[in-house]
Amino acid sequence: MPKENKTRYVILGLLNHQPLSGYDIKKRIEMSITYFWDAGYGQIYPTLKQLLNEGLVTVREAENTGRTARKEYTITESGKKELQRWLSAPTEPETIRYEMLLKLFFGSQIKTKQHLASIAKFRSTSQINLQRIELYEKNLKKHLTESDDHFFYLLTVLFGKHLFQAYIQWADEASDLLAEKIKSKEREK
Amino acid sequence: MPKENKTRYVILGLLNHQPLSGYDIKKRIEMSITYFWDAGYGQIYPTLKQLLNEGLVTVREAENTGRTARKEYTITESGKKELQRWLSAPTEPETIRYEMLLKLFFGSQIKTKQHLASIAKFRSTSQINLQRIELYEKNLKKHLTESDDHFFYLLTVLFGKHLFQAYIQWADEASDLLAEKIKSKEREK
DNA sequence: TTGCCCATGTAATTCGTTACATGATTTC
DNA sequence: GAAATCATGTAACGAATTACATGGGCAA
Repeated sequence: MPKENKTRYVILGLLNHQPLSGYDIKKRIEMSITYFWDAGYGQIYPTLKQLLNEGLVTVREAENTGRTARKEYTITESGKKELQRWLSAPTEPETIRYEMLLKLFFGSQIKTKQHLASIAKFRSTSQINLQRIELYEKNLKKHLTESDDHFFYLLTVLFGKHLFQAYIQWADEASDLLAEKIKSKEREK
Repeated sequence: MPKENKTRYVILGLLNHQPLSGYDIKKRIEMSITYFWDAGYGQIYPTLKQLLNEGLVTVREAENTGRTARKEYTITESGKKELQRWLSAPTEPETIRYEMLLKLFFGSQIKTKQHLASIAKFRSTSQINLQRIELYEKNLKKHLTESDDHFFYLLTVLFGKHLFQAYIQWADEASDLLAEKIKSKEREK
């Protein structure tokens, strides 16, 4: 996955809104964009360091609470420019990998009931995600007029909604086909 | 992306069907599973070497044509076992990354028309993918009774169909919302 | 006093991409 | 004679995960 580090833009994008610490950034990601992007500390802290070296952000020690030293990062002008550049650049078509589909593709090697179980699991996690997304949607629609940010957030939430709905529809269709298959095999006996 | 090399299972899965060369494997991937998995030569050849070292596959020189030395790989018994093990192991929920959504999320920074253009592009590639998928579906349904493999292939194709349909639906919805937004801004003037 | 949350980081490892390198054969 | 296809690989690099390491404050 070389080519262009995208996590840096997640960080720049978040900092563009307000100064944050590495820890905050992680929390923000978990809160709002985790279903289409994520990043661990092992990536956030080194990336912040790198952004610092490039002059795209600045740090200051902030000891709001009596806790451990807290470093707050602020985006610079050239950081804003870099963010802008990325936002305006064309996005390549995404290549997506689904391990589950891979297993299905080679699926004739294992028991049909195993597939049914794993599809059921897939459906149930999709359902949970969908419910969470729909909650986001409801809340966002209330605050839609407050700022443009909410509007764009809503667009990504709608994407998630369509995506998880599609997952669930597929899971139902695939389950039906597999169940039919089992039945027709039993009839053969 | 460490943890567990999944490309090895793609290779094992393909070899489980018939012996192939590295070049063949690439072609097979491009033909059938490219929309949910891909791999370049830079990964296929080293992985084959690794599988060989682990005794999961064997090679033989095959000079069917008068061309360059062609190496044909065959899966071994322990290779089959390893494939089986992976197939039966539970699949973790996939984390998927969409750069496009990231850009939308931070989207208030750039012109709305730019977003409209990139969504239109997204829609059009999705449309092309969907058409290709529907062609696969049609062909597969003709040969469905021939072997179990076709049935499982169909399940993955149906997934792709639902996925790309969802992409298109979202693109339409998002475009409408953006267009409305532009209009309401113009009214403000 | 146990455990959770706040808070920062490093090191090892490995997956995956890109570019490079080579060369024969077939097709137009 | 040029271009496409068949065919195999390596090297460099970078992104991302995982595990490890440390430590204070607060609440039950």
